[in-house]
Amino acid sequence: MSGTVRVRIAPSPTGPLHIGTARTALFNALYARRHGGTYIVRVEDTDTARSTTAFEADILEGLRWLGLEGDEGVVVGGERGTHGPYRQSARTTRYAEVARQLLDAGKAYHCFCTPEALEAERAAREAAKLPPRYSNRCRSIAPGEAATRRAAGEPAALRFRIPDGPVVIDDLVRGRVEIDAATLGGDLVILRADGSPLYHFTVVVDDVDMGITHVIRGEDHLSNTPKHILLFEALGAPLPRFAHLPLILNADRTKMSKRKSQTALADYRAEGFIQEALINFLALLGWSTGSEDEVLSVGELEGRFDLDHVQRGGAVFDRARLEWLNGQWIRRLEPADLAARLRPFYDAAAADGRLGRPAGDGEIAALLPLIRERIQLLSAAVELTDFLFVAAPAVDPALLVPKRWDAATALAALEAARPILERGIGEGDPLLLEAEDPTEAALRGLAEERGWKAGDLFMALRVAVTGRTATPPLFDSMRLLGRAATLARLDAAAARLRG
RNA sequence: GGCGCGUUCGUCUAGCGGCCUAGGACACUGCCCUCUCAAGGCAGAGACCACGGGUUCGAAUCCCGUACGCGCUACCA
Repeated sequence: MSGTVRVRIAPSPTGPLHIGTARTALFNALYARRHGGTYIVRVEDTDTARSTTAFEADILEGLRWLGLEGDEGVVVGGERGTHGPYRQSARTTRYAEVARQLLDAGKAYHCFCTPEALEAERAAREAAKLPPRYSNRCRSIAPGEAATRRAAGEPAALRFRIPDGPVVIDDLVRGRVEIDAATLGGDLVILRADGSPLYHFTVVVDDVDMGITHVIRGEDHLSNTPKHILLFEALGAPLPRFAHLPLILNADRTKMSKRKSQTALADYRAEGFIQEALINFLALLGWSTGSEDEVLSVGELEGRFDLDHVQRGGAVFDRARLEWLNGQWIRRLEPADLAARLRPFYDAAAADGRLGRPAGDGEIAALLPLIRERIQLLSAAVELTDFLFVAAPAVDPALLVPKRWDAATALAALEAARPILERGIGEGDPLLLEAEDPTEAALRGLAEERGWKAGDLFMALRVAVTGRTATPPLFDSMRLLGRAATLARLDAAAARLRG
């Protein structure tokens, strides 16, 4: 039996939670849960210029919303676990300590090259059509001399000595990948001249300290993995297993980017995508169960997840498919749950004026059955039912007259229907969904009597009452609206037809 | 430029030598249901499995090459 699985997701708070980060987090969490392991959230904020606490909060909050809060690591409001600190900005002394070990062991050295000198070197190589690569020229500076220059105050970065030879990655997704260390670009800077540590170094130190057993991340890191492997070896640490996931792609098949796609998780949430659908969708982006099942809960995903079925080619983010899944999951929610998730959308609409007044809890509960089957996004519920919460809907007179009719017919229809509705629609009637409806029957009788298509009559009434041609079922809508409002809208529409 | 990875319907994918004249899902089209819109049901169109060579009695599945695409190539992460 191998040791307990420990995996991690290491977001960098230089932007809001990215859909790709969420997917990587999910795969790590699924892997950990499947194997009874531990899933860790580590914040990689060594780039102090671009990292912000606001982004960190967005990321942690987003992960929590997805149900992907770490078992260990940084969580909303703090940290948990015994391998911390889990924020790289709090680990600088540790990095300095490990860097010192490398220096003392002769595996790292001070580099006095100035940024300008490095830039010139790079330009020269490019002009000569050679791949960019550091010359390793400071390797030859004797340790004593380096110490003297350092003591004199000359700034120096610390470079890790890249050994010669091939590096083999035994990837759980891609198999054996061999890369020659000579193509890695020369000795690697691990500490900037100001002493701050760089990414490739911190990841490895952290993965070692945190006992990471499996590194599951995007394919964009595959080319950098040899650097990490060499660092693990230099530190005398056991190698974790690596698994590189296919990239999530823009429609043009380039790596998904903010520029070409909607990448912020929070934006999807704000649109009314729900957590269950996002999880389901993301899990199936680059992985499959090997079966034909498509709608899967996180529990089912946990039970089935494995790295064997991870796809190797990149996967285009298909929003239409996400929307379909969202509709599937909305329909699977318990009514009370759906109502609670709808609440903020109605509140927001009331606040910004899209609705004339706030929606009551009872009202949302009542309209649930009308919209449940009709929305793919939570936000769409508001548009479908806004007629219930406005004083008077804006009615386009042209829509009031069904195609086969003229204005006079429409007016006659509204007038004839009025007494039937006045009798049939009460204030606060319960819905009649699926049941035998005497009001509907009466109106059908009226239509037959006058030689109208019932559908035309209903459409005229629909537009008069809601202002729209696509709405939830007409009679249930009118009952929810109530008798007074229904009749008032009928009268208003009739007045427009007369005028 | 160098190095690496990848390539099955528009998209997500099943497939791990014969069950494939390639299956499912989304999207699309039509029909049914129906007061509109949905949801649901049924049907259809859609992939010569990137291309070219091998290996094999037999290849989408194994090997080699080519093309194309993507990623990486910082004192960013």
